[in-house]
Amino acid sequence: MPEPKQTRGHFPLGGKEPRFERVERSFEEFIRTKGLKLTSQRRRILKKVFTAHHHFTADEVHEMFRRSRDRISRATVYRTLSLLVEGGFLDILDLGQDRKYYEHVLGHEHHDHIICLQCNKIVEFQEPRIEELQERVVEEHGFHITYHSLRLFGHCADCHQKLDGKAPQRPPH
Amino acid sequence: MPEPKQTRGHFPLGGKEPRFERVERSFEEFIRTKGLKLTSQRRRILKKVFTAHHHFTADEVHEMFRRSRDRISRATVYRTLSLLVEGGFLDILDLGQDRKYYEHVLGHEHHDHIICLQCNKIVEFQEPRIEELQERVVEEHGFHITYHSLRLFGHCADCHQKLDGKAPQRPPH
DNA sequence: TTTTCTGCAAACGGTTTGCACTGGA
DNA sequence: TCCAGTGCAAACCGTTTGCAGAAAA
Repeated sequence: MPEPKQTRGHFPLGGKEPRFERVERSFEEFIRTKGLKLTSQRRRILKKVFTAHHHFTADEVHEMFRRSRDRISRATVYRTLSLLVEGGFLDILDLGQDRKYYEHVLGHEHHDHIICLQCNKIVEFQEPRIEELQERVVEEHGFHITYHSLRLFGHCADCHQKLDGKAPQRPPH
Repeated sequence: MPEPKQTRGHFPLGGKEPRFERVERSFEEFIRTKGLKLTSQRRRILKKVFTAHHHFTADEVHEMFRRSRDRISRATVYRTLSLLVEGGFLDILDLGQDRKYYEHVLGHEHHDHIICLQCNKIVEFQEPRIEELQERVVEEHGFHITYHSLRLFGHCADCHQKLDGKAPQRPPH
C-alpha cells in the first residue's frame, strides 16, 4: 500500500490524479468514522464546492442552491462548511473585514495568497524558503507551529496601471 | 529638516527616544489637518492605549473607561479607534474568529506575530529575509504590495509541555 | 426505532448608524 | 456661532442555536 500524501486532516486525498470520487469516498469515511449521517444536503454541498468554484463564501454556497428547487438552508450550509473544514476538505481564507472565503484542497498543496485590494483577485503561491524561515523563527521562540497564514495585499498589474498614481488605498489591514 | 523615519500613516513618530508627548503632538496635527476637533474623549483614548496595553480589543478600551466616572460610549470608542488606525497610530491584528486586536506603534517597527492557540500569548518578531522573499514573490506576479500579514499559530513552550501529546488543537485557520 | 439532521426563526456579538443634544474652535 | 462629536438605542450582518418535524441508519 503506497503511503498517501497527506495535506491535512485525517482523510488524505493523495494519489497521482486526484478526482472528485476520491474526495467523495474520503468524505464518506470521515462521516462514518464520526458516527454522523450522510445526508443529501451534505453530499450536494460537497459536490458543488469541489466542482464549481475554488474561492467562495458561505453565502455564495447558499446562493448556489437557492435557485434549485430543493434549496438548502443557510444553517445547514454553515454547519456543513464547518464540518468540511474540520475534516480537512476545505481551508479558510480570512481576508479580514468580514471577507471570509473557503477553498477546497483538491489537488492543492499548501499555499499562501496575494490579494488585490482593488479587484479582489486572489493569486496563490508557494515559497518554500519563506516556510523554512518561519520554522526557524518559531523555533527560536520556543513555539511549536500548527499552521500559518501569510497574506500579501496590494494591487495587481491591471489595477496598478489603472490607478496610475491616484492610489486610493484601503487603510492598511 | 531631517527626514523623518515613517512607519506608516502621515504623521511619523521617529526620533531616538519616542515618548507619549510626541505621539500626542502628532495626533493633534493629524486632527487639525483633517479639520476635526480635539475632544476630551479622543485625548483620553489616545493616552490610554499608548500608556496601558499593547494588544487590546475595542471592548477592552471601552471597559477601561466604564469604571471611571466619565465613561466613553462604545460608539465613540469604535469611531476613535478607526481614526487612530487611519492616522497610522494603531495597527490592527486580526486573528480571525472575531478576535481583533489593536496595537499602538510607539517605538514599534513593522513586525509579524506568533500566536499561542492555547493561552493566546502573542510574540512579535521581525525577519527581513522573509520580507525580502515576499517582495520577490509579489514582483513575480506583477503585483505592487501595499502591506502584508504573516501570522504563525501554534503552541508556546509552556503550553506545549502541558499538552503533552493530547494536542487539542483548534481547527486550522 | 433510534438518533442525527434539517429548516425555520430567533438569538448572538461585534460593529455601525441615525438622531438630537453637546461642546470644541 | 457653527459644525463636528458624543451618547444612546436601534440597526446591521454574518453566523450560531433551540426546537419540532424529517430522514438516515
